Amino acid sequence: MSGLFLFSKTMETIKHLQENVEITLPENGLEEKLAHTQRQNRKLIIKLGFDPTAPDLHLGHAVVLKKIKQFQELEHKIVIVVGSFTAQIGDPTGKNKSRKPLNAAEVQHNAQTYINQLSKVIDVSQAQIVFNSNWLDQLPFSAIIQLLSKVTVAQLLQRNDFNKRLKENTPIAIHELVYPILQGFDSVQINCDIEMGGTDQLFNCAMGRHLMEAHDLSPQIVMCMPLLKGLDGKEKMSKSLNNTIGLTDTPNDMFGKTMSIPDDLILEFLELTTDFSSTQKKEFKSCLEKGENPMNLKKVIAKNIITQYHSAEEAEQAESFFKNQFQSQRFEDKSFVSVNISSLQTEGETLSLLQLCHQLRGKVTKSEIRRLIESGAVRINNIKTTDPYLLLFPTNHTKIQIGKRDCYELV
RNA sequence: GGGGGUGUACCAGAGUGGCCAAAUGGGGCAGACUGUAAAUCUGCUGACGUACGUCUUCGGUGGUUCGAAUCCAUCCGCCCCCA
Repeated sequence: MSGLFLFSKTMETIKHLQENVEITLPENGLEEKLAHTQRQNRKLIIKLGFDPTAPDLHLGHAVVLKKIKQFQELEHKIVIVVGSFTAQIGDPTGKNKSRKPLNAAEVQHNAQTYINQLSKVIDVSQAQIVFNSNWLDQLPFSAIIQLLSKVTVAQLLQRNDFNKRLKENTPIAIHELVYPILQGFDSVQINCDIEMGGTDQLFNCAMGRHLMEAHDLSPQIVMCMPLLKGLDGKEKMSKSLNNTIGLTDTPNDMFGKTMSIPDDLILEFLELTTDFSSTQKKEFKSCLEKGENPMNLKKVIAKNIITQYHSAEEAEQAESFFKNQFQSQRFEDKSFVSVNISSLQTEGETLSLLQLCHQLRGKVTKSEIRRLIESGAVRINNIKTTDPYLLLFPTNHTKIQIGKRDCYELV
């Protein structure tokens, strides 16, 4: 009786852990690993690797992290591998131009910011953090050759990315080919049970399996989470595509960005970025099918996201800010950033609209500002003004709106 | 080692002596319409200058020329073929 109960409990756990996972390699691997480690009376060791190159985490990363968190809640052990070695070589993925290699201090610094951000989702204090330069730096060339001998060119060319580039005659540097092998070698060093990543990591993770077997270790399970699409609804969320919601974005930004996703993306966001229960998710879905305005579900999602990374209170505030700033037609509802008149550089008493906007916006060229004004993006006290050279006497309570977002009030 | 090709703005891709700050498409920005959605329409998309204009830009450098993305020399990157 109790055996049956335990069994169904285990099945439930597995189902929960498999939720939203796009690829598991091998398919029933998780079940077997769990049974295996239970027999050994130990917890799973789960590897999560990252390169400390661009230290800004976004909701796309969080998809994997949230899954890691589920494992952590069951007290499995997380090992975070900082690719300190690989980062110093440079990131080989895609067509990124040769990134300048990072020095040790930069790697350290990036790793730290990364880890700080990880702690927004997972419990870093319960995770083990290791740097792969610890072992890769030590590797004598003979050992490297030996490692390389375990992988064939044909195996490497199976990777879509390489295959495609080969066909298209775009260059592939040798170190790029070696990269997956190094990543796989990390798994050998850690002897992990599972490696976790986005589906774009499938090949590299599979390489880990291969190399572990070649080193007489039990190969890791590979679990790949789907890649979250970015705000454009087309490409994957990625900092270089400038379509991300960052984990450290302000509540207002998170809200606005979420509202701007295309409707097609709502279900994906509901599934991958929120922490609603699956029952709640189903309810929301059926509301949508019944003809609920998608906008409302977006608001729910936005608030849920903000609650996760900030607080419920700030989520509410962000919503009312959004309503006033963007949904309300009334100029007075918008919130204006106060700008001290004395901080403005004037020519005598006056300055042109161009100069004023340039000073308010900052870090933008004057040509850009001129275009904005001429294209009708600027309002003074709610009056659209398209003459960049309109002379202004800056006076108290003058309100300037530039584009949809930026509103200023002179004080 | 030999032969051929190629390198243009965020990306793709025209341009092969002046009319080129460089066609076209994508992307991006702004406006109209909206739900900061989609679709659609319009404008903009090197910098500085209120026009006329000036300056920087077509892999790097140096030349020819009144004038060069365009011609020449040289160097660099990449690709292909042969060895």
